[in-house]
Amino acid sequence: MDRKVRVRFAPSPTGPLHIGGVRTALYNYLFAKQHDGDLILRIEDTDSNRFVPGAEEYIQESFRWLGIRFDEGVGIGGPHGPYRQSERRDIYKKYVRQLLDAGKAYVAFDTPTELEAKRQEIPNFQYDASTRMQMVNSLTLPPEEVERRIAAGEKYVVRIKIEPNEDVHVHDLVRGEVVINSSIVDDKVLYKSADELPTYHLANVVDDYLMEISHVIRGEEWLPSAPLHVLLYRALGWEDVMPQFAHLPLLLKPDGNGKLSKRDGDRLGFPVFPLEWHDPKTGDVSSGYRESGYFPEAVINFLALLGWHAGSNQEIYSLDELVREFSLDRVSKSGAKFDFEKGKWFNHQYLKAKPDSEVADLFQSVLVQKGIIEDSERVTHVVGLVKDRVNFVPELWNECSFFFKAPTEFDEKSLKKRWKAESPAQMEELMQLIASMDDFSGVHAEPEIMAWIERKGYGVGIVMNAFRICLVGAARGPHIFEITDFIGKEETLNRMRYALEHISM
RNA sequence: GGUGCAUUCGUCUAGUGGCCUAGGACGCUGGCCUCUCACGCCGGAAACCCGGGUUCGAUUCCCGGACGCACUACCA
Repeated sequence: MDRKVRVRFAPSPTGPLHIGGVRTALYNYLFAKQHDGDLILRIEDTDSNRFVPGAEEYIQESFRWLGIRFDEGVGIGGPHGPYRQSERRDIYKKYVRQLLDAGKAYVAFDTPTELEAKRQEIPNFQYDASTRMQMVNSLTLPPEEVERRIAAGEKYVVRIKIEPNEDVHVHDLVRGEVVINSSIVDDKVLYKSADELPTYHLANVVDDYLMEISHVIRGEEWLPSAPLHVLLYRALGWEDVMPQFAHLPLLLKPDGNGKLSKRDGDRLGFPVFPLEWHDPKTGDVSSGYRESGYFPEAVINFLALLGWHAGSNQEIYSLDELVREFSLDRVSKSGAKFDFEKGKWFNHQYLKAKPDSEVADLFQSVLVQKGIIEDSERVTHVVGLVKDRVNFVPELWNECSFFFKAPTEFDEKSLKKRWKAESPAQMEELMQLIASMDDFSGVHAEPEIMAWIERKGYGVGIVMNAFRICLVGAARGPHIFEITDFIGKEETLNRMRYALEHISM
């Protein structure tokens, strides 16, 4: 069947967008773009009890940050709206009516308490062909009684009537053929009169049909209900335009097993959300990738490879490359544990690849916080010297603070290892030499100082390390003449003087 | 409990019956580079869940088991 590829990402606004959801959206995006198709953003808010204010805005901002663009949906518009399920009540009612009239569904009056009691009483109770004739519904009640109860305003639900003992085939693009016997699927609730809203299953099928969705790409947690959805398409007479299914493997916790959850992030100290989230009810703050210093490209790259692999040895992919290379049949079938360390490595790769000036612009805000004012050319130069050593922009400060700020303390370990008995005298001598120099630029100072060391017969390592400790405060950092060149003669002498006064042997 | 899905180094994975002495990456680790610390480069340790089949030959195919996960709501 040749039809336009149309896929959707359909989150429920019950909180911040989970990183697993981001991956699902990403795969949908890649698949859509690869086939010149459309990606639709639909908000599944059919559970009025679980609505969380701000969640919808959060979702949209997350995708904006990540660079995943939708073609249609909430916040964008399009010809198949509204895209918020709570605004589609009347549409669903029509199909509930159709199902009822065709005898594919029925009205049930059993209250939640009664059902709970039933489940207590019967070990593996399931509302299905084997039990429905013992329940309170339009199959067991006379029609007038059903009418009377509805007219009286009694709360009811509409359940699908599943015909037992039939093998339902779900063709899954990542798993192949999955067969489930209809006897184990229960008469799921499709609609509740209490809020006049359908449940997920009905809303989902109706919307996918009406929005002309060609492929349903979603998490593996939906696999068990896929047969129900197939049966629903059949009951509504839409089987010929039923979308193809692809159930994605789950993202698992880094330690132990189980689905990755918000708590894992808090517990293990890494973000599980794209953006920082402030819970409006509890006031809790959960960290986000953006605020932790991640580049959106790195997050995308990292996520893409968690459950998908092109088969080559390539690991760094731009979004465009992913669009070209992605394919559902190379999605793995088993869950992937979330490896935060690898995520850092991806960010490192992107940071290294970025132009120094771009990283410097980002780093400027950190400098401002530290009270440092420097022009961008000088900052760019320093960034170029140290950016290979960190994973995140904010970490840059630890690697280059001494370019901007003189050390006030001296690292003990470095002192113990690199500050020798002769160091104070050598530094005094070096100060005199430096003071006498007219041209202190790196290119000039370096050969002159090296020549002096040789002339005196001093150890290069001994002099240079002591010099480094004076300037940096520790035995680390880039080439020493890059530092002297940057801070200049006066500052170099000041730091040496300070060091000689404060380092006690 | 029931149903379904899965199972290669610690982790992400390559592998579709002989090319596997099982490849790559993260992490860990040894060395080189070097005034230091990093980066980088070169090396190392590290895996086919178990038992039956099928086959001349199974990591790869089939069956069983084990372990894991998901689902089992008037939630999505």
